Order: sequence, then structure tokens, then C-alpha cells
Amino acid sequence: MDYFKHLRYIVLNSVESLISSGALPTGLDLESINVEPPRDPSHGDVATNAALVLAGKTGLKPREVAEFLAAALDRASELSEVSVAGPGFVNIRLSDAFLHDRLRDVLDAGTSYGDSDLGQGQAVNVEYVSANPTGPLHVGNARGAVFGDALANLLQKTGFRVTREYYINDAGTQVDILARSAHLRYREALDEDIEEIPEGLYPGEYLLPVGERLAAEYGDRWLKEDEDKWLPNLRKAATDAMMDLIRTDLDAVGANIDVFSSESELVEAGRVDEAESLLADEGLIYEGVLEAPKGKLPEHWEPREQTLFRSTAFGDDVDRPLKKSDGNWTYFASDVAYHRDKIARGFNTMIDVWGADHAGHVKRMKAAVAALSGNAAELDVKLYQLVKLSRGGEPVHMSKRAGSFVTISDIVDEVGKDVVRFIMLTRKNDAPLDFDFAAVTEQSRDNPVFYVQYAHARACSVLRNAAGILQCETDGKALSRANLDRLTHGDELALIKLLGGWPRLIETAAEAHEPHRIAFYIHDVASAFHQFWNRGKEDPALRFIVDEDAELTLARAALVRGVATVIASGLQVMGVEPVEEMR
RNA sequence: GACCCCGUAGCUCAAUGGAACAGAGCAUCGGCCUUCUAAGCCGAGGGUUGCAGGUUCGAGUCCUGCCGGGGUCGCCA
Repeated sequence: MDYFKHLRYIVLNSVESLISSGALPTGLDLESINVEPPRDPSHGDVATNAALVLAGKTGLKPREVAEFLAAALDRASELSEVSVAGPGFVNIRLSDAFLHDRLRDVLDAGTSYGDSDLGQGQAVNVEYVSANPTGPLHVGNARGAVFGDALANLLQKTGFRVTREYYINDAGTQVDILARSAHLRYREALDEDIEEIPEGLYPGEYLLPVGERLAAEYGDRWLKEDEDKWLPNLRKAATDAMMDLIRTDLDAVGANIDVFSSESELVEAGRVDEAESLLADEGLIYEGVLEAPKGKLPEHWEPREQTLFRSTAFGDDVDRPLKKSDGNWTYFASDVAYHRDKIARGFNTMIDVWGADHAGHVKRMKAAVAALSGNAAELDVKLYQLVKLSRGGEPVHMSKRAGSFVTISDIVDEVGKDVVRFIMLTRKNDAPLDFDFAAVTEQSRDNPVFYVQYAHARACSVLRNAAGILQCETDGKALSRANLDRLTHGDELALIKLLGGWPRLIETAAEAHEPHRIAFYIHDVASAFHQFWNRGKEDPALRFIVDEDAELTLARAALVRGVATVIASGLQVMGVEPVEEMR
């Protein structure tokens, strides 16, 4: 149960009874009434703004409305204390018994605690990574992969039907360059001296095996042929090989893509033409000349007539070209077709996860989605900032030209998938992220991965000890039967309140499309738990295991199990494995 | 020139439909190891939320303008 929702329901009931008794007038707007945790815990467990919101239309002062409401609420058994404060807030304290039931919620539900029906089974498409298939994935892609994957988990937990998707940009000039680079490695594999890799081709060594495979499969067949003969074949072979690398990288970081969509297939199937004619039917396509951007002109700029999409009709700043001067579709054109395809597959909610360098494309893509769906479909674009790699404070340089960049597999091999995933979620997506190879594996409180995992392991350790002493099971189901009335200390109850906030947190994080909030929340839980653990050092009566009081020990074990469960539940959404022992 | 993101303690960052005194950690200072893992904990100081207006009973949050940092701006994706 989300106790904030439950309390809001109680508040609304009280307001309605005040209306029917004539204390408050009818026709009030109850929608903007909320029940939230107060900033200052000394104010209470929850607070409602109901009186502030309602007072205006009643002709009463907020404090008067609050007094009425407080009197009505006072009868609810879930509450132990109701008071009016400030301009007219009603502050509420929850009864111990009500809180004990919330801990029981956690124990009964296990890691599915916090599951929600917010999404009502609505289909959501989450597209992430979607890197060019021209090489292995690098750290920046890892951030997109982890963010997208965790967001997808989060939406699943809140009742959305999620499809995780990767758009393979295998139709552009980059792929021609890849094919030529592969051809070079193919010649090399056939003992030709290729000398230096020419400027403009991909120098990475990951293309060596591709050349060897081509040589083994085709012999010297493509050696003497003209480029236009071998290019189409090598495009396919090379992108397939690169997608194998990429799948390996995705797998290494635990990103599970459901659907891979190919741009070239989209183009070949005529989907781009279809999308264009669809827009043309709406009068949104015209031949025109774009104005040059103000300020610094791009090199070789000259006015040119081209096929334009009237994206300004949907809030974009300028209209956008759909065709290049060579007659091929622009990347934007095929992306329009791709999003039309997603809409056609029944997705009215789409989330695209892009690097911040694509920010300029957000408006045009939203415009296209609006145009294609008649404003029925919604696109949210989540941009993530760069990852700055360092090692012990020294920046790690990545040179794409030299082919020396850190791949996802490199980083996962060194620090492990769980560390990579956790760290990637310790910043808001639109804030830059520092990733220090030394700091993320450090065993100290500065390292959030360690801090949270340690709390989980410490909880498991306490439970192992308790099980040994009490000779009992310490799973949630067994501990749910403990006499939780024994949990009366303020710190115990505060911990339960924190755990009870998980259902609310998961919903707000899902609505905001912000999985990082989970990392911050479970860090808070870990912190509260470490604090409680240390309280026991000063005061033996506050230890989890209390000699000669098996009943209290069992009740506290239930609380510890609750902590471990909520941390594990959060880690599950983040795609991180909770550890039971620190090694 | 235009658009987008960011600007919160000395540093790195939070603040969940606007709400009562803006929170953590690091660093600084003062405490705490015969212990369920000190791989940690407790306490203190530290702020005109970049600036100036506006909306509101109430603004870090919404609106306008400016300042500073980053990103992007037809035929790369």
C-alpha cells in the first residue's frame, strides 16, 4: 500500500463528510488536494494542503477549514495525531499499528513490493542506444544503455507494457565508410600490404577479424572488382559483424533489447516514401530554400532548393530537409518513417534516449510524431550528458581517430556490470557524469555502490546471525508473523516510514521518467540502516539481536528483512544484483 | 545570430503536481573501535538557490529579461 494515497483517500472522505454535513459548500475542486511528506519531519509523518486549497471558494479562512478537517480526521484509526500548523496545513502522525502493517506489506510482497498499476497495461516504446553499427559501444553509449534499460524496468514495475528497442542506423554514409574500412582489412587478410589506414576510414582493430572472415568466405573475389560491386555485400557483412559486437556489449552491461529495427530495411521496404506521402497528403511537404543560419556560416554554404517538412507548424524553429542533394533520404527522413512505424505498431507513448549532442533534433522529431499521429501519440526524448572517464583523478583519453576508445566490454571487464550500472544512475540524466575507475571500486562510504551493497550485506549478516540464535526462518513470509507491536522506538518507526515511501517513490520516478531517483532513495535507506546499526553500538538495547528477548529480536529481524527487501527491490529496477556478503 | 540543457554550502550533487526553517556527502572542526563486519557512526560550523523583475496566500521549482558555462544549427547519425 502507498500510504500517501491511502491518507489522501481518508482526507477526501473527511472533506466529503464535511460537505454533506454542510460545514463546507458543494462544488469544491478536490483534485488539487495532496498528501505529502512534510519537509521537516517534526511537523508530522504526512501533511495535507487541503485547507489551503479549499479555503478560497468557501469564504472561510484556511485555518478555519483546517480546524474542521482536523476534527473530522481525528476519528480515523490510522492516525495518532492531527494538528493544524502554519498557514493552514493539517499535519498528521500515523499510528504505530498502521506503520507495523506497512512493514508487513513489505514482508508479504518481497521484492515485488512497490509494484504498481499506474500504467494500466499501456504500451510504451523505449528506444535506447541506437548507435551507428560502425564499431563496439563506448562508455557514452553505456550511459544510454543503462538509463534506457532501467527506465524500461521502472515502467514495467509500474504496470506499463514496455518494448525495448534499438534502431540500427545502417543506411547512411557511415556504413559505406565502414564497408570500405572492412575491405581494407580484407585485403590485409589476403596478405596485401595496406600500409597506413587512410584518413576518413575506421582504424579500429575490431575490423581485423571481419577482414579475415571475408577472406575466408570469399577468397580473392572482391580484390579486383570495382567498389560498386563489393560495396553492397560488404555493407551487410560488416554491419552484421558490428551488430554482433554491439550485442555482446549490450549483453555485458545487461541491456536486454526486445526489438532491433533496421534503417536500411525500412528504406528498402519503401516506408520512408510512405511516410513522406502521408505528410504530403496533409500539405506538410514542399520544395523550398532554407535560410542560412545566422552568425558563423557552415563551410560551402549555398542556398539550395530541397524537400522540406513543415515542422514549424508543430513548434519547430525552421522547416527540416528530408532529402540530401544526392537524392537520398536524410537521417531525419528515415527516422520519421521509423517513428511512424512505431505508431503503426500501436505505441502512443514513445521514449527516445539520446546523447545530448542530438538535442537539436528533439523539436523536429516531436513535430513529426505530432504530424504523423494527428497529435494522438506522445514522444518524450530523454537526453543524457557526457561521461567523463578518469582513473584516480587523471582523465582517461579516448581517441576515436586512433581507434583507442574504452568500450562497454572494457569497462565491464574491469569493474563489473553492477558497478557500471549503479554509477550510471547516480546522476540525473541531464547532468554530466564523472566515472573514475578507482573511485567506483573503492570500499568506502564515498562510493555509493559500495555503501548500498554493504547495507544489504550487513542486513543479510544480521539475519544469518538471528537465524542461528533463534533457530528460525528469516524470509519475509516467516517474519511477517512476528509480533511487530514490539517495534516502538522512534528510529524503528522512522525506518518503516522510509520503507513505506517506496511505492510512492517508484510511481513519481516512473511518471518523471527518472530512474536515478531510485539510486538516491536506496542510498537514503542504506544510510538510515547504517545509522540504526550504529545506534546499537552505543546502546545495547537498540541492537537488532537482543539476548533474552527473542520476540523483540524477531520483530527487529523483520525490520531488517524489510530494509534488505526494499534495497533489493530498488537494485532490481536498476538491474544490479544485491550481494549477501562483502568479499 | 537562433535553439536546447545547466547555474543550489568551499567542492560534488539532492529537493518527487509550487507549500511551513532549501537537504546529503566530501572537505574543515570536535567526539567514538573489549561490538550483530569501524569497509562505519555521532555532533558543529557553513546559503540573499547566478542577477533583476513578474504571477501566487506561498517560488530553487512557473513566466519575462539579462549574466555565466556547455551543446547544437542543410547533404554525420
